[in-house]
Amino acid sequence: MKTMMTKNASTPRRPTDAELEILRVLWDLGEATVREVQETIEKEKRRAAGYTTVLKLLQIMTEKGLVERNESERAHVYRARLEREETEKQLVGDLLERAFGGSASRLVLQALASKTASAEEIAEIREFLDRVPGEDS
Amino acid sequence: MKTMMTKNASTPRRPTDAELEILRVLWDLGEATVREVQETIEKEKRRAAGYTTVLKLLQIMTEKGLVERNESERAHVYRARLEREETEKQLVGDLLERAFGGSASRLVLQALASKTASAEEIAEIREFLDRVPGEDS
DNA sequence: CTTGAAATACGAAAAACTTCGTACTAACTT
DNA sequence: AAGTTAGTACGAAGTTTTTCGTATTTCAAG
Repeated sequence: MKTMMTKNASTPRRPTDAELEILRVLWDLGEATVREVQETIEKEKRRAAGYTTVLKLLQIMTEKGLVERNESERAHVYRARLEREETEKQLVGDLLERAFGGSASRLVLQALASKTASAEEIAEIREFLDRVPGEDS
Repeated sequence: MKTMMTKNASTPRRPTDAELEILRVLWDLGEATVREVQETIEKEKRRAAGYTTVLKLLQIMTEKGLVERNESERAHVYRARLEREETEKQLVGDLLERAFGGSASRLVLQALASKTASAEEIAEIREFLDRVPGEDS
């Protein structure tokens, strides 16, 4: 019998757009039912999202291990299984490789250019830079 | 007769993974034939890419206007029509919205965390920060 | 001219992602 | 108990993206 490899086990593919949208909501709310997720997305209206569509996505995401659910109540309650930070780091790292050939500074510069950062944001970044190890020195 | 909207004209969807891979190569090489693109990708081996697959992608990308081609030689020569910088900015902006809720600083911090930036890179970023307008002040 | 190597063109299958309708189920309400 | 409402399950269709096979074309030797 051949060992069956679940999609899951091998490479943890990066979450798809729809999945990320849902993860964002879950990270914000902490935990939520399908309806809460769906209504939140509607409200923020960056994307249409029918109820059963969100439901189905959450079911798929459960299988993939992206979220976990508590079935003790009638309306299941979902919660992200991935840390927000972890996922963000993964996404940035991925983009870094795919588009920037690994040059973090180029990515950072584009990030700052793509949206005028507020003064506070810039201050935050400066602070962080001072704290950063910096490889060799 | 209904006005037919080409996919193209409306929203310039972000390039797909495969398209980005090809664009990267073209940005690096300046211009290249199908074979050159294909061999380069093979060599860097981040992805399998059969010859006709690359060819087809380049044909599609030509239709979409992502690349242009010079047919004066037997082996057509392709060149990216998008500026690297422009595309990078778009990709970062997109990620910023989709994953970071628009917070540039969070994205930058993750970028710096996801890969230890070199001292030079950090210096570069500092310099840039000093030069940045900074919204209100 | 014929042949062979190296291209392009293109249809279409395969895979990945998204959306939704319909069936079913559990829990209230009257 | 029957009806109504709010859920979940899940198949399947719709889309987009990726991959590849096969047909055709072009060019340069022989």
